[in-house]
Amino acid sequence: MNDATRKQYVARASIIKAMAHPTRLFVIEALEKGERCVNDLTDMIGADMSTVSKHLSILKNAGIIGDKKSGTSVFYHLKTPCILGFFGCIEDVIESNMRQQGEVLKSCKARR
Amino acid sequence: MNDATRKQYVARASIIKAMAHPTRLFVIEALEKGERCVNDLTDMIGADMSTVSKHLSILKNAGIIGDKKSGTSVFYHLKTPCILGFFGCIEDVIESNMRQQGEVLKSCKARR
DNA sequence: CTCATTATTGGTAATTTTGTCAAATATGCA
DNA sequence: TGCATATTTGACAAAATTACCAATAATGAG
Repeated sequence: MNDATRKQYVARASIIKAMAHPTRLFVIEALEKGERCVNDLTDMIGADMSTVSKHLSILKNAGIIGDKKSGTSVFYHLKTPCILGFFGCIEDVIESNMRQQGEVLKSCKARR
Repeated sequence: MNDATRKQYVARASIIKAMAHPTRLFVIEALEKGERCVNDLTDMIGADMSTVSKHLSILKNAGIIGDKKSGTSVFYHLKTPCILGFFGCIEDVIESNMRQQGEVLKSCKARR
């Protein structure tokens, strides 16, 4: 793998890494319905506000969400909704994994 | 966020986390064209074989790839090609980020 | 101005991830 | 059987991630 190619994979990975956390996935889905301020998201998530704020800054830094200040609040919104199309595939993977686990379980039972 | 919901986000995140590494993204794309053994992938990537093997086991564990033994070799293949559809969106994010950086740069120049 | 509200940042400890080396395993061949 | 090849695993150090608390901005209301 040459250097330019590797750089491109690093760039891609950094964006995917920004999504790779339960809280941040939740935020992405929550913003699908419209913009939200940090306070609202914090209530929904049920964690320390500083924690949520840091998650938001990771998503913002990756270019997945954007923000807009209004009064003392900061409203975040989804910048690239195509991200959402990905969730369907993730669900497929989860489903396939569960199906496979089910088969393993069945063959264990059959062996008795 | 209730417990069941949180669990689902954890499950999703664990799969995305498995993708969140340059080497593992490379593997996913490499397997798009067909199955590959560890040796081949190691050559393509240019890292220690033990490192590549561990990356493969992470992807396999997440249910993204599967393996098949043949002689002394182990061939890996993509289990869920829908993953690939995601890369387009990632590229969009990268492009949008670069465009934005370009604008910032331009406005800096204009200010002089 | 002072206070309450909203949000971000710095410090820190616990946990996780990553890469490499060495050792262990498995397979096919002479 | 003994050996070479292919792969995985364990140990371990370095680096990154994460969550919380406390401290620091920034804004609007009284």
